[in-house]
Formats: sequence, C-alpha cells, structure tokens
Amino acid sequence: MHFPSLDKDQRRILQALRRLGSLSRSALAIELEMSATALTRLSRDLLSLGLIEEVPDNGAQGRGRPAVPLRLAAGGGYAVGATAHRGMLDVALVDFTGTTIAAHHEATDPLDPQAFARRVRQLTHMLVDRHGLLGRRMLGIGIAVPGPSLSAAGDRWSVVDVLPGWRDAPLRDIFSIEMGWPLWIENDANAAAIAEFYLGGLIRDFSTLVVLLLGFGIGAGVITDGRLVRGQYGVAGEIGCLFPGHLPRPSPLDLLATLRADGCDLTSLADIDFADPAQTPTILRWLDRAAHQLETVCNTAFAWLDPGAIMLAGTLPPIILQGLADRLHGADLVTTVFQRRPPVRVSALRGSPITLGAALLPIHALSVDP
Amino acid sequence: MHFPSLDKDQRRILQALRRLGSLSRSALAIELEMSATALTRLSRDLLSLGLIEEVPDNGAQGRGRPAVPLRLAAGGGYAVGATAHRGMLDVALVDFTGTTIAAHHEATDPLDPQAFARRVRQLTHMLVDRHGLLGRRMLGIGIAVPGPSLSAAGDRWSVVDVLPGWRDAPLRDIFSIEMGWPLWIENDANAAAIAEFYLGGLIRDFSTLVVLLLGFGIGAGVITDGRLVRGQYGVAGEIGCLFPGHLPRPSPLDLLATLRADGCDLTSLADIDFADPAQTPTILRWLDRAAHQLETVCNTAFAWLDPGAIMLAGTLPPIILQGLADRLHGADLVTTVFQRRPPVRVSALRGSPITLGAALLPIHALSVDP
DNA sequence: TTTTTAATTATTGTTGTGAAAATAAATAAA
DNA sequence: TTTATTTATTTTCACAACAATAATTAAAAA
Repeated sequence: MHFPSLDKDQRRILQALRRLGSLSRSALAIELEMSATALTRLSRDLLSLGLIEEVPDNGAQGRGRPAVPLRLAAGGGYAVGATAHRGMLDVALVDFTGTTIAAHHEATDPLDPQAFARRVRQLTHMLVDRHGLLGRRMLGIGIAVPGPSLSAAGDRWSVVDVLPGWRDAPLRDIFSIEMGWPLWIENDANAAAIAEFYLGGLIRDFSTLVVLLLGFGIGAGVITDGRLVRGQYGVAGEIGCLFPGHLPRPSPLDLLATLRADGCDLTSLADIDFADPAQTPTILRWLDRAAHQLETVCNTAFAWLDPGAIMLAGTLPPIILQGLADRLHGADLVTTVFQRRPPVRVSALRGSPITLGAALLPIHALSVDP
Repeated sequence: MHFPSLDKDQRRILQALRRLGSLSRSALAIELEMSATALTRLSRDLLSLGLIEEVPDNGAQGRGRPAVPLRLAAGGGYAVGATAHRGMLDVALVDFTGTTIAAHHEATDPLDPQAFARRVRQLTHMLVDRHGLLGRRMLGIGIAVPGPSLSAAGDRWSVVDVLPGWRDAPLRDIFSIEMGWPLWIENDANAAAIAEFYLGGLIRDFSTLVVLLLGFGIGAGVITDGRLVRGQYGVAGEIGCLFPGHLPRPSPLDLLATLRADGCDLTSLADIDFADPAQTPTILRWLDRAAHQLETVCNTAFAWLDPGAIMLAGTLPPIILQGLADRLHGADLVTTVFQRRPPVRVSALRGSPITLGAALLPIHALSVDP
C-alpha cells in the first residue's frame, strides 16, 4: 500500500526541483554533484514513476544540444489533508507539486474521531471522483490536530478539549482503521509551517523558519534544516504557555472578546472587519497590545532558533496580521543587531495553511529522509 | 588525509554502541533491524578499522554459543579539542570512546589566531608524544570559539572581542594552514552541548537537549534529534540578547562584579568561594536574582524546543550551579504542566565541557550523517 | 551426544556506479 | 547548403557493494 520508498539521491533531486523550480539534467548533476550517468538513470526512474516530467517547449538557448528542463509532475500523485475544528471540517487535495486541486469546507456538528474519519473518507471519495483522480496515485493523508502530541511517536494527541472524544484517544489507530491510506498526524502549527515552507516559497531561501499560528490559541511550528522540530516529547513550539495565565493571549478569540467588551456585537471571527468604523479603534488598540506581546515571542524565537523568517498565519483577516507584522518591524527585535530587517512576514497562502500543510505531509515525508 | 567516510549502517552501529555501551552482534542486528549477515560484514569492517572491539571476557550466559559483545574501541583513534579564552588556552585529547586521554591548561598572553594555532599544534605534538599516540589514527581537531558564527558555513566567526585579531578573521583558513588535520570550528556553547550529550550520558535517554553555558557571557547549545541546531545564519542559541542591555546578565563575571561591589576583594573567578562567610550572603542573593533571570530562559527553551533536559554548565563552582538548579526546580517552570519535574541539571563532567566538546566534534562528525 | 544459540561463510542475484563512447540536436562557419 | 563544433543526454560495460538465503562452524549447556 505504501509508496515505494525513494533513494536518497532521488529525494535530493525532488528537493532540488522543489526548491529551484525546473532544472535540466546536466544542471541538476552539477547542483547535486553527481555524474551525468547517475542523473540520467535516477531521472529515468522518477520519470517512469511519474513524479517528474520534461518541460515541453523551451526556446533556443545557444549552441549545442538544447537542455531539457525537468520539473515536478503534477500527475505524480495527490495527497489529502484534513483538519478538525470545533464545528468545522476542512479537506484539501493537492497534487505532487503542492498545487491545490480542491478545497472543501463545511460546518458540522462536533464530531468524534471515528465520525470525523468517516466523513473525511466520504469527502475524499467525492473530491477524487469530481476531479477525475481515480486512476492517480494516492500518496496518503495528513491530518492536522489542534494541540500537542502526547508522545514523540504521535500516536496520541492532547487535543484541545473543544473536540469531544479526541483528547488522549488513539487517533492513529482510529484513523487507520477508518481510512486505509498512509497516514500522518501532525500538530496544526507544524502543518502550517510545512505549508509556508513549501508553498510560501520559503524553501527557496531558507532552511530554518518559524510559523506563528494565531488560531484557537497561539502555537508555533518550527523547521530547522528542512526538518520539523518536535522536541523530546512532541511539544516543541507550544508557546501558549509563555503567556501568563491571567492575561489574555494575542489570539483571534482574544480580539473577538476585546471587540465584544467594547460593545461591538459580533457573533464570530468572520464578523471582524477592520474597515468597520465601530471596530477600527478597538482593533488598533488590540494590535498595539498584541504586537507588544508577540515581541517577546519573536525575540525568543530569534535567540533560540535563528530562523530565516517568522511567518504570521491564522484565521485573522490579512490586514490585521499585516498590522501585527508592521508593528513588529518597528519594534526593537533582537535580530536587528545583525543589520537585518526583522524578517517577520504575513502568510500569503490562499487557503488555510493548516489544511494545506496537512495535505503536504505525505509529500514532505517522500522528500525528507527519516 | 580525511578519514574514510562511513556507511550509514556503520554509523548506526557506532551510535547504537555509543548509546547502549556494548551489544553482541545478534543484539545489534535486532536493535537496528538488520540481518545477521549484514551485521557480520559491517562489524568486521569496523573491527578492521579498529573502531570497535570485542569485549574479552564475559561470563556464561546460558545455553548456546555465548554472545561476544562489541563495544567502541578506545584505540580507534584520538581527537583533539582546543579552546581560546582571554589569557588562557585549553587543549584536550580524547580517544574514540570519548574518554579523556589528556587535558592541558595554560595561561598565555593574548594570542592571535595564527599564534594560537601554532601553539595548539605544538601542544598536540607534545601530548601525542607523551601519551604514545603516534601510531594511532588522528581523527581531527575541534576548536571552540566564544561567539556566534558569521555564516552558516562556519568560516568566519564573530568572536567576542577580548581576543585580539579573532573577530571576522578567516579562522578556517588560518587554522587549516597551520594544522593539516581535519578541522571543525564550533561555538563554545554548541561544543558544551556535544560534550554533555556524549559524555554526560544524555545520549542514552534523550535526543533533544539544551545546555546553558555560563561562561564569558551566557550562551546556549541546542541539540534536537541528535543534531546541533545552528539556525539560518549560525546564531541559534545566542540567548545573551534576551537580557535587556542595561541589566546585568547572570554570568560568572556578573557574580564577580556583584561580589566586588559588596566589598569582597577578589581578583578572578577562581577566588569565588561559596564557603567563605564573607561571600556567602552575596552569593545567595545573586543566586536568587540569577535564577529568577534564568527562569525566563528555561521557560522559553521548554516552549520552543521541548528539550529532554536543560544542563547548566560553565566556569562557576558546581555548588553554585547546583544552587541555580535547585532554585529553578522550585520555580514555576512551564514544563510542570506535563507532570514532569523540570529536568534542569548541573553538568557532571570532569574537565571543561567546552574543550571536551571541541575534541568530540570530529567523533560526532563521524557518527552523524551530513 | 544432542540441543541451543551465536556467528560466519558460500552462493546467488540485485543494484548502483563512473568512465568512456555513442548519439542527439542545436548553432556557427565555410 | 553543407560541414564542423558544441553541448546535453544516453548507452554500454566492467565492476563494486550489498542483501537474502541456506548451509556451516563455534561454543556452550543439558
């Protein structure tokens, strides 16, 4: 059932293409310091697996036989990502290049893990059918859960308790039984980090990055040297605990609560609107306070991890995330001692980075050695 | 000149022996999920390289042919570590198991990198001669420098400016010219982390750890999944910047300054004596303040990295480090939410963890894939 | 002696490798 | 238009590394 595991050199080719877009065989051979012979053979295998393809028409390039660039093949397979929130369910399909094939969002009653898995399977079949993927290779499914794992192995998760029947449940077993596909379970912030790394273009410039996810609470995903950092017990990046318990944390729910306290009558996060004159002053005040709180988080991230970038992601409207980033740019972050602008940016992904990252987990696993 | 690079499976055997002490071939085959055939061949190669050896006499174990445990061979080679401080020079030799063969400490005038390298070469030759290592395999030299690297490649280092002519100098080139051996340059806190990992026994239980080095300033070394974390630009773990510039940092020099301000007439760190009644009250006060400052550091380390342990190391007397650890145990650290005692411990290494860690760098490089 | 467990050796087949030669497809020059 | 040149890619080939299986040897206890 599992995809035939790839050679180290084959992984290197795939990662080079993911990083650099498209390269000819000879350019790849130079880039990866391999012989042209080896590259021909490896690329032939990857071609016959359908994971890469030749770029059809490319103009003249000078003397000599023209190089045929290779690139990742969208037809190399598809992967599924799913996320459970309270009252919502997200499923996304991506192809082997990481491009979104389909995204589905629906409101549901709270689901226990079994019911969630069944619904995800249904939706997957529906989306596979609708997009004509039936003959294609299914690379696996990634599921992002809010909350840290209870073990380094990732069998059980300390899911936030808005999801009934999830906390401490043997999620791996439950999901495996319900869906026969290769399965990855990951923390939502880690999934978001994977999405930013591969889809946000960070893989081109950086090998180390931090994603701050302002979601239900506030969490972080960390990638160093192209690998997810999970920590000894799987709780690396659980930065919520850095905020004193008696003070509000700078999360979307906190903004909602702040707006309500100021008399705005909002029912959900979707009602937050920076352009609404009734909300603007409160939001501006909240931005100042939240940015100040995030300053410490960013500073400790820079000090401990030295990330190439810190990405802000989450369910807030982009303009509000940008407001946070702008304020952090103006703040006195420790990275400025190295004459670099604090590399704090806002996620530019279309679609939920959590669900997209979940869908990328099978692809990530194909590309990184264990 | 370079040691023939080892196979991935050979590295796995070495790491298993480093972690578990000694194991028979069949136990290793089970542990590493390899065939007995493969293990015979690989262990034969490692035996003939002299990197492992059979444990000579071990009592009866039951029916059947008795298993012959294998262990790392002290004779597998030796490695050199060196550190430069202001006015001091440390050199250590370790064998392939990591055991210290020799340690040398001397006071010197401030040395520029060339002079340092020359002196280290002299001392190495002297120690090699004195300990009869001439025929043995020289695995390489590791040099620990105070201060972060200026590049991920580690060619230039932003060495603290008490060392004349070091900052921004092309250290790799200078050292390579002066000493023809395989060379590793590393930040001092990272070197200390390597020493604690391999010699402090942490490798047995943990794959992720943090070492807080209270030295000239305060720095940290981070290991996740058995690899050093260097960050995008090589400055991961530079936690000095987490302390506001106008307040003292909890470093040995700060303790010295505090004692002097209280009227104790000390000339150097060596004069600090907890048992001295004139110093005790000041030291106790300093411990309370320093532990309080370190609380934040530990909390952010737990949140970002989830280390299995935080080790305190540095030039302070062990009793003072233990005082810090005791206070941190009592503090409200974020790790307690997981019902674990905060795993903050004091380094138990004999000898400078920095210099020992430097000497272990060539051995570490042999064991971890690039 | 038989049994048991550990370790090794043959044997065989697979796989990956680089070097060199061959081939392909274009441009530059005659 | 033809030929030479250049660059990219592929093929051929001889060979080393390696794994799996089965058979063999080793050293002890029963």
